[in-house]
Amino acid sequence: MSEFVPSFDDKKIEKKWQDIWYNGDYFNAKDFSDKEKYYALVEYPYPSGAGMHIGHIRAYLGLEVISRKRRMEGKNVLFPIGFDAFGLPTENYAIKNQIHPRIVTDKNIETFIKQLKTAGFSFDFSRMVDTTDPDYYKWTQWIFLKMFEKGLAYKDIAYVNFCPSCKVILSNEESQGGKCDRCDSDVVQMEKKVWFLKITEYADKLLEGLNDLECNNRIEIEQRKWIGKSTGAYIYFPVKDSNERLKVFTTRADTIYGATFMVIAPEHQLLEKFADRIVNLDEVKAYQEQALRKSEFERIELSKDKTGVRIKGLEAINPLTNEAIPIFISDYVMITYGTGAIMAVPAHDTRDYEFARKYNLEIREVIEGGNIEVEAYTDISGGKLVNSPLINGLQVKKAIAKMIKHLKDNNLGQAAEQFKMKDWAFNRQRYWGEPIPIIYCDDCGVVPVPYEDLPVKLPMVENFMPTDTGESPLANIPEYVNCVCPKCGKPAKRETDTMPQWAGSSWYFLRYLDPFNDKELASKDKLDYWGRVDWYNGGMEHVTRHLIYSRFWNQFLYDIGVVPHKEPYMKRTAQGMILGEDNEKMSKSRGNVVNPLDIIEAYGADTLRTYVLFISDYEMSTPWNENGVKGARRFLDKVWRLFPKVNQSDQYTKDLELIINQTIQGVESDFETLKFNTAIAKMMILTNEYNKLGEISKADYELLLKLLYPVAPHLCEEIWNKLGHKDLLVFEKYPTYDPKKLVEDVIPIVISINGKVRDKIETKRDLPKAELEALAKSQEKIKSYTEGKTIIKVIVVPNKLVNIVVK
RNA sequence: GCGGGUGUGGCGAAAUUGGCAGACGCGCUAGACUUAGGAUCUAGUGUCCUAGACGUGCAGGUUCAAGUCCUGUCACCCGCACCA
Repeated sequence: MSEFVPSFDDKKIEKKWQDIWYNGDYFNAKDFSDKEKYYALVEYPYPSGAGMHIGHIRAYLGLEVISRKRRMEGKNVLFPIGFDAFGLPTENYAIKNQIHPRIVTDKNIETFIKQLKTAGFSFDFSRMVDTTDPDYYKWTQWIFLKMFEKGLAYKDIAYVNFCPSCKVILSNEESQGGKCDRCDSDVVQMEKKVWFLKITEYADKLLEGLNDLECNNRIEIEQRKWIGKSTGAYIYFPVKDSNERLKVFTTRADTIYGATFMVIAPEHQLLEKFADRIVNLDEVKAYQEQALRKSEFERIELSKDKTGVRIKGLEAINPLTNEAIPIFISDYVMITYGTGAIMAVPAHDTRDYEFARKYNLEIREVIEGGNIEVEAYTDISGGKLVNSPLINGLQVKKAIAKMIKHLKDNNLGQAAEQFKMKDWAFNRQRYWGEPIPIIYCDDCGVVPVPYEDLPVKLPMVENFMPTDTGESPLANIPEYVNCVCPKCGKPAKRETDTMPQWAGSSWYFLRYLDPFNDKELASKDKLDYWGRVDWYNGGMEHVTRHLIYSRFWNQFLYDIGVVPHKEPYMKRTAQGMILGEDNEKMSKSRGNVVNPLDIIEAYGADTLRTYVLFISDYEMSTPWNENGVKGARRFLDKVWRLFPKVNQSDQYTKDLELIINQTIQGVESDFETLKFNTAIAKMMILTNEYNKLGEISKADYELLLKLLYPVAPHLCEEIWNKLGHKDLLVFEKYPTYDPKKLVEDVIPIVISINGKVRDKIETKRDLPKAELEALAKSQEKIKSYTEGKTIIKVIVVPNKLVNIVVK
């Protein structure tokens, strides 16, 4: 024991155990093992050149702890990792530095793997996937072709968000706020024929599937809102003096008698159809052009002041009253939602109200209870219908139902649903993405690449600069573009667009089950064995797009019989963000970025892990604090220093039995609910208790090591080994507590007077109420408070407190 | 504007069913021990000079008892945003 040093050598210990772990197959999942399977999934990283940041560490540590614990619990754990490696940053870096993205990607992945191992993550590195590997994206293309085959992938004209700087078409999500997600320049609108995936066809299924996904409130609500289902009705308003009917969507069919005008979106086809009847066509056209020039973002931003033009010469007929009502064109109605036309009910809709006030239109009350002189009355809970012959006196909900039935019976409308979610624009004009496996033939049209010809590989070329026209760089490569039509054998051209980054990540969790299969995306047996992901953790920012996209792909694959489960994930959680010490989001420009490798260099990986888990509630965001790191290291050193105190007993020290069992129980429930901060606090308390004693038993010490192992595995393995064990802690049995040993014989009771704590006593547990009350009253301290006063009431909570109310 | 979340010491944060507010850690203060360290150990540390009182964003309420429940309100963060 003379060599014992009071602080452990993190570098030496961590290197030693990482070598042992990663050269063995300790963390490798075993297909078809008899053990119960457990699939823990974390969102795989984009291997950026900057390497791992502190956010990765926190994101992976949650299920890292769970995975290490599950192995000890005897589960066959699959805890895989891979790389979502297609994407713009790599391509841009490659262009800037004149290195091929393939080389950049390989280098970044290599760095990442090294860094992940430096932190001691127990990933199964034998199953890594790389979305840019042709053996992987072959199956991404295969799924696309299946969707094409089923009519779920189609080409259509769309107004797309175009970033003139990145020269790339962006999704709505990537151009939020009218700015390019990546370079922050202004996005412009551009008309283009692009690929779509018909995710809207799965909208209802994706909503239903949420009932089969365990997650917290915010995760569920964000998905629900993103899908954005609303139920209502289509109503057909005849266009006066024509056979045409103007179709509108409304959730408030009950207010139809209050519809005093119609509004159509600037892009609405009605304008073209009736151009010759429009008296003020020039004025309308001018408005239309002005509106089209604005991006969708600008239209929203300028929304405070509503604008519009009345279409003169054109009127609609209210199908219930037969009265003629004016039609307006205005950009507060979106062509992308509903039918691009609305019936305006200013009395009961704030936007219509605003518009009516500005253009001095009639505001007709049809629901009583509000004050329409002042504002629109939109409350649907109270008021009854008025001025509505068919539904007068009814409550809103009943009125809606009755009205929809009436409309349907008279062929004036029908029940309908609308979703905010739009079809998924599925292409990019970039080099570094999965080629879309489609061929254009002059004779045969749009022809899918035959399955046996997959993968359509990205050509290894030197020039992958973007074109000025928004075309993909692949368009510049004749050897790629020119091909023969698989149907007729005549010369044809390839699609040059590539898939968006979300493609590869929409099914990667399936590939982990069978990463080297060249016959199928994964074998049926393995898909059956591993089943659904038991627990999926990732960032809150991916809860809408990625989570929904991947659920969509899985549901599709289920529908075509490829995967055995509708919903891919059983449970989804999301970690909070680690902010800079200044409480701001970490960013290079703010200069508040913490590099996890610096922390590992200075304090060791175990310390980093312990601190990151201890910093706060796992699901909340928290500022970084370097001083806290020292505390974590101090704790681990304390654990290390217990070593010389250990005797050879294989029984828990009698006096420690209670706290040991409490700690096992507490850590168990804390780990399972992601409360790592309190779990570590409990282990600190236990360590402090050990420290108070002159000696502790081997059993006491080993217990602590097993509990702490998922958090600080290197240190625990090292001590475990020093204690003489040949086997690793990896598969050592996880401790369980003895419920009988949790019962305290003597418990503290609080005695309060009028709710204020005045005394504390210790009694045997489960003392009868009357006895406890008498005991409390007999305390000298308490007597001094009750003397000369009247006791009005005594509340006794067994095993907890006695409260005496006096006057 | 709508939806969700969070407000507790000097700091990060704890607190089953309402039942000792501030566990645990950082920082700080004093002392011990030194072969002076990234030390370690001991004691203390919500506020008010003290007794005693006051303390969980703010204002009310319910209760023997409120960080926790109810009503109102403010601030910050995240998401959505003219969604008919």
